[in-house]
Amino acid sequence: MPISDIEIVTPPETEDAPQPLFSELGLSAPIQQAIEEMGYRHPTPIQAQAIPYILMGRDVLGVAQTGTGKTASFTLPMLEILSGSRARARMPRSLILEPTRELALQVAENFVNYGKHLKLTHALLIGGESMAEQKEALNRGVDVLIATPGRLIDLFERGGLLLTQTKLLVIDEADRMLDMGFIPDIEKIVSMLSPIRQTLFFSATMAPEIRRLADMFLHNPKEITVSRPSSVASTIETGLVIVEEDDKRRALRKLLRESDMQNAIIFCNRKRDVDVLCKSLLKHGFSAGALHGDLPQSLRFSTLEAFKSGELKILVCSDIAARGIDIGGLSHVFNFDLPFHAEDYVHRIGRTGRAGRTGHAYSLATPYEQPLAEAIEKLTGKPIVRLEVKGIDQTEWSDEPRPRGRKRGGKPAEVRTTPQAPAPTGKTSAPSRKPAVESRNAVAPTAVSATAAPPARPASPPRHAATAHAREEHGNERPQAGFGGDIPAFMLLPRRTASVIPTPEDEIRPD
DNA sequence: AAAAAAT
Repeated sequence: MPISDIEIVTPPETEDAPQPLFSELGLSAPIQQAIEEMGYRHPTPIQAQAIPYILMGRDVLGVAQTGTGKTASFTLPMLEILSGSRARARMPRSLILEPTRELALQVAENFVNYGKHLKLTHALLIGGESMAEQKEALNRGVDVLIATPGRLIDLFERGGLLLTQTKLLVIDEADRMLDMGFIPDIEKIVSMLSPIRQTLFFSATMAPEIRRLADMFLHNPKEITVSRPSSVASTIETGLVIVEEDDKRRALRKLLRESDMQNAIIFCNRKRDVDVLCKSLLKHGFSAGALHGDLPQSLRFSTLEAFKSGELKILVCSDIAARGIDIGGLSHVFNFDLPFHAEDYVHRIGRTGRAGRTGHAYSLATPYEQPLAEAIEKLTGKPIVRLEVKGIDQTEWSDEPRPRGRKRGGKPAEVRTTPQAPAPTGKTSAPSRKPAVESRNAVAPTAVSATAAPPARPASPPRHAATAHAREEHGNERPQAGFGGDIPAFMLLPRRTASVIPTPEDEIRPD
């Protein structure tokens, strides 16, 4: 039996305060029963704090990110509030706005799960899917409308729905909506609603611009903060490999093979690179699927499901999945590229190291990306441990500008032709099974070395009270997750003796 | 500089 089947029990909370129970939050029997059937007894902090205020009819400003139980903190009391009466045709009683289709689907799932003993209806209004079905659902009358802004406005302008009876509004992931330029849409949508309503507003951060929006949309809100805006969980082990662009895929494969990866998300900065990397991994025999916004909706959904169910071990994706999407139990997160924004690093690697388990977050960087790495270290206040992967040429940070010429994802400087004879139809690209050179020899612990980068400068003073509070509460002074006693498997492998011959697969380029 | 979202 694999070791991973041993259940790791999270150490009990050391605080003296008794854990609250769902039964104390004022939710009715059918909802409590559904919660129980889902296997939950204790609400998370944001649920325990927000639910009573939402049930009182108060506006709520929640500063929280994924993994905190944020979604249920509004779906549960909404079910309670809505369970009293029935919906009328084309007049949804509540509206939830989400920045991405995946998140909208996730919230809808939540409603199905917790509302299974209630007779409430919902409709999902997202792009990329048949509008006819969505219109039909609206005509039958819905209690909960879950939407991405574009499709909602489109349907509204076609006269498919009225929002005058919508008395409960949820704006989820407001900071992301801002990043994505959705705020004018949101303002437009809010102006279509009755000013007499209850509004719940959630954001992972509380930047001044978000605060301004909250002031605009909310009336005397109860503010609840449970996030850790820029901290890296102490259960995440991080590492950084500096390689040239052309060595990235090889370095990644080595990391994938030699770490004890169970399931992993690999983030790329560009959609095109998601496709290329995914194809390359498949050619090398990995179980991988791609997810980004240019793929058809049906594929996006089925890939995500296949990954959640464990059918796919690796999900290669753009930042579409960096925030919000709640996929539990990931052993590894890889950054094939360092993210452009340091905050995205925190969001990305926050997919691992959940529930007290050790997670692994390894990043690849080219020599010219020192500024990105420094921005991340400055934001998190922690150095990222440097990893060296043997058998792959590695360099130091370079002061030179990135060499001009071929830009990844761009057009090659010169037309490349495949030197191999054209493959006849049929399977010629079976994954090349390389001899397991590594496992032949005795273990040499220094094959891969880790060196801590010089400590980052102290983090700049927090910009606002919420950040300061969260830092104080959760602390930057937590012990650094290092490698003591828990050295990743790939670090213990001996130096590869055979010279590494690049495989043809390494040369694949987008057509 | 890139990703997301309406067709």
